[in-house]
Amino acid sequence: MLVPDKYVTLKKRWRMSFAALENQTLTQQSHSEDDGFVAPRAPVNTQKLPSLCAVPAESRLTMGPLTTPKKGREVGSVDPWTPTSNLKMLISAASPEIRNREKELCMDNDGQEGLDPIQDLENGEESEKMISRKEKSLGLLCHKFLARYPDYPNPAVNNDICLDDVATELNVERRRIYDIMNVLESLHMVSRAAKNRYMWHGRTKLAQTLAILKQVGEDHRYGQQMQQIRQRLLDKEFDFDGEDRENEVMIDLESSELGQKELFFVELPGVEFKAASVNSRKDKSLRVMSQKFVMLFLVSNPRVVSLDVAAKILIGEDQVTDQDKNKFKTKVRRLYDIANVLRSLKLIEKVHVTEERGRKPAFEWVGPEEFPQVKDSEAATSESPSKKRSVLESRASLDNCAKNLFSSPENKRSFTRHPSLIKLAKSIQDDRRKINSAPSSPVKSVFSDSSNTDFPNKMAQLAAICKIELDQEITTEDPKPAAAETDIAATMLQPSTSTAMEPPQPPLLAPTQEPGADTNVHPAPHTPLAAPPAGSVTYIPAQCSPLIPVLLPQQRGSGPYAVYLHPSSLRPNPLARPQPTSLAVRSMTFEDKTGQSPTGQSAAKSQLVSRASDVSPLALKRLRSDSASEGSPSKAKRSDPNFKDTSPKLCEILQARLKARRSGQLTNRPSPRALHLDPEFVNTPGGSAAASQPLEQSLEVLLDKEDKTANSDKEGGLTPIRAVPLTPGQLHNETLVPAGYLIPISQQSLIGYKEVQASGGEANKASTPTYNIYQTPTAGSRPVPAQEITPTNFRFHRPAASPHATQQPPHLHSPSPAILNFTLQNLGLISSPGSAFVTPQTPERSNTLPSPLTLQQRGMVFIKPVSPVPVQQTASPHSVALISLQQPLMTTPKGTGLPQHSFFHTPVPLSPLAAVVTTGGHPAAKTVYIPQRKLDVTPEDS
DNA sequence: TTCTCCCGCCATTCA
DNA sequence: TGAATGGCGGGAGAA
Repeated sequence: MLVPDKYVTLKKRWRMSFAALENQTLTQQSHSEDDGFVAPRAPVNTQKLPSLCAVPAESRLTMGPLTTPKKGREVGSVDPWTPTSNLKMLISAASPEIRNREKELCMDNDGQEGLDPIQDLENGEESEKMISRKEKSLGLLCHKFLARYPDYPNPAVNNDICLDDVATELNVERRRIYDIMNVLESLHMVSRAAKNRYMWHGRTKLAQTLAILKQVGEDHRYGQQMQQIRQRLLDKEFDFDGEDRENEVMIDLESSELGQKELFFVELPGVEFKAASVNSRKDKSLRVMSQKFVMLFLVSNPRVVSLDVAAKILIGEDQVTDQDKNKFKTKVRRLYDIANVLRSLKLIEKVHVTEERGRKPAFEWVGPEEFPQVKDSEAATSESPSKKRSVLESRASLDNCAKNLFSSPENKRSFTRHPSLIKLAKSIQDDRRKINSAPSSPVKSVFSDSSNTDFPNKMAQLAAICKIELDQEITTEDPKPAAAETDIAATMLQPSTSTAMEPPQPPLLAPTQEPGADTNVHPAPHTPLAAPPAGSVTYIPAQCSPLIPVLLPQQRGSGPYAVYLHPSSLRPNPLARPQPTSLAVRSMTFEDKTGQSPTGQSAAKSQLVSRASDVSPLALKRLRSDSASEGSPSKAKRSDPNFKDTSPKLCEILQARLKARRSGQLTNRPSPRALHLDPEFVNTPGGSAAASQPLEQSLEVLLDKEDKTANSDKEGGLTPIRAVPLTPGQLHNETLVPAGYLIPISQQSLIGYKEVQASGGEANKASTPTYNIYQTPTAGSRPVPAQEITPTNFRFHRPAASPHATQQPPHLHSPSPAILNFTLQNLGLISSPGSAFVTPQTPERSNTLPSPLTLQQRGMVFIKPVSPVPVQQTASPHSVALISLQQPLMTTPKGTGLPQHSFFHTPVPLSPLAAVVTTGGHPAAKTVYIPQRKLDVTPEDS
């Protein structure tokens, strides 16, 4: 048999050889078929035919030029000969759009050729060639596809889409249609009705979907992740080999973590996949990727996302190995596919981010900046089943369970969670818990069969508690009881992770997004998002560690959505290192290194071994010392119940920072924040996960503040993480926790924490909360979008931050903290409930965040101020300030003084990175690495 | 050379 | 078992 490749090549050759014939026939057919189009073309074709026939001669004549120039029309001359080109011609003839394009292209390319039939022929040929590829592009296909359906279809009308018909009409392979459908599906513009059939929803659900995606993205702290990745990339660029390796490792860890978390698909009630196959199908990857990709835009302030960053985030698991590289390439390919469709939807535009190292392909969000408040809708979910509800599905058992639980009945239509379902889910969870009591099961999810084992009692207790509290809250608070219930159910379902979400507090939502930070987030939109989720509950993947499953209260607006963690995402093994996000890791490592308080490192190492423990020990130490020493806000925060809520990671981080600060090693850790991703945490997560993040952020912020105060110089900010010399080992160890993410805390770690905390009273509290942290951050307590995190945001916020902080804290707290505390207390994890979350988060941020000016001075460079930002910002005065600042910043790469860091992170939200990177005034030491990156975003022309 | 991304093989899942 | 899906990566066009 022929080898595939060979086979293909043979096919091509064959095509080529018979191209002429085909062309002729095709052209004829096309004429007959497409009169309208054909008519115009007909002549051309006819002419072409001759030309084609003649081609040989011509080709011979022109061959040289034709071949060489291939690209342009010239090529067309060449192509004509090829069968494929002819086919293309025909196809193009079939579609007016294509023709137009071709014509345009021809016209543009060569006025010459555009002239007459002959020219047309040439043009056509050229265009064909030119077009050939372009015409076949997914973007164009999607364009054509979209042209077939109204943006807002009449529900009453039959909006079925037959793939076969579409494929036939568009003259494309079904395979291509699948690609398009998958992306559209991810946006809920279509839903699979049955085999070969989809339902067209158009943009009717787009806003909701985007709102939910944004929320989910925030919850998942994609903003932070992006920042981290950017930083890493930067670091790598600058770092020496050894460092690079370390970074890579870091990245890997992070990515893995991210990936784990990432795996999920957000469904809307009405859009759920009906086809079991689809649901069950492991793939969905394209859909999931698409959603994630969109999330990245929605979460980042400068709504620009570079492919590499997106790819890395999407490749959670990847590691730097060669395989990873391959994966990366593959992901990039997919991203192009997705991007093409999104471009056709006019949601994004291609741009280039100019960095020191050159241009990087990126995409800028040009879609709606503001979204309907999902919250309402969510509430509606309770109200109307149809309302959105996002369900995260994990491929693993979780998915199945989820599906079964939620989707099975009506899923497709609406997942509205019925109490019955919730109960069912609860009961199931309980059963599983019992069954799973075995420790083996990794966190995964309640759903996941075995995974739950770790959680057993605690989980159950937590779940129960959460439920109760949630129920109460819901009953009292939420207008959207259903959502709450669903959330609860979800939480229940997921033993480990789920934490009860309190109904989003409207105020929270609005505030959630930090003014500045949220540049991305539009207050209005955000609010909806943030707030909406009254009941939304996010399941945190227990994966991390068997730790504690936490229910994340997601306030974010969009209605409650269930997130199904993929088993994969979840750490199968508790043993496996926690999936600390890279952020956490770095921060940890940095601290260690930098601040590395002596103890820290060693301890960290040891801790490393024990995932959770890793962080915890350090944290504990720090906490101890800190708690004792610091009465500083950080402590207070810690003491804060909220703080408790914050995940142990946060505590750890905070502690580490505190230690670092204290140690004065600020220098060491150039900027803990940077390391910690503080900005990110603060910013990004806040936005999305607001609640959880906020806590962490706040804590971090406090620490940062302290650090700043202490180190005012270095930190100044945000020395880039790089600055801090990290030892690989440390990093790994610290992988601890990604800041906002769910950090599965190993019980051990917890214990350690507890102990530590015990020593350091407050600290302990904080530590225990670690899990809680998750919740808070993501969900929402603070809606603050990741963007917020962005340096810019911080900056901006800071000034205003305090206010926000005030606002936010409540938000954050409001939702889950109490529950968390309660649960924690019950569990014994938390010493006292009293400690409040660090309301200060915002304040912290404010503190931490350098003033915008400072940032500018630092030379932060922002990518183009994206329109969105302004809008978002509009919401809060802060935001406004941010805007103004940002843009300037963006324009100026500035850095005034600092080496800039341009965080080309472009994609990333403004500046969190920048902030970090910007060493502020302290470019000094560590910052050195940071090359200034220009964030120039050049609109792509395409 | 790198960026894009089309193409279609082939594994998986469904009916 | 065949059809439906869609992951995946080679490789070619475009820049």
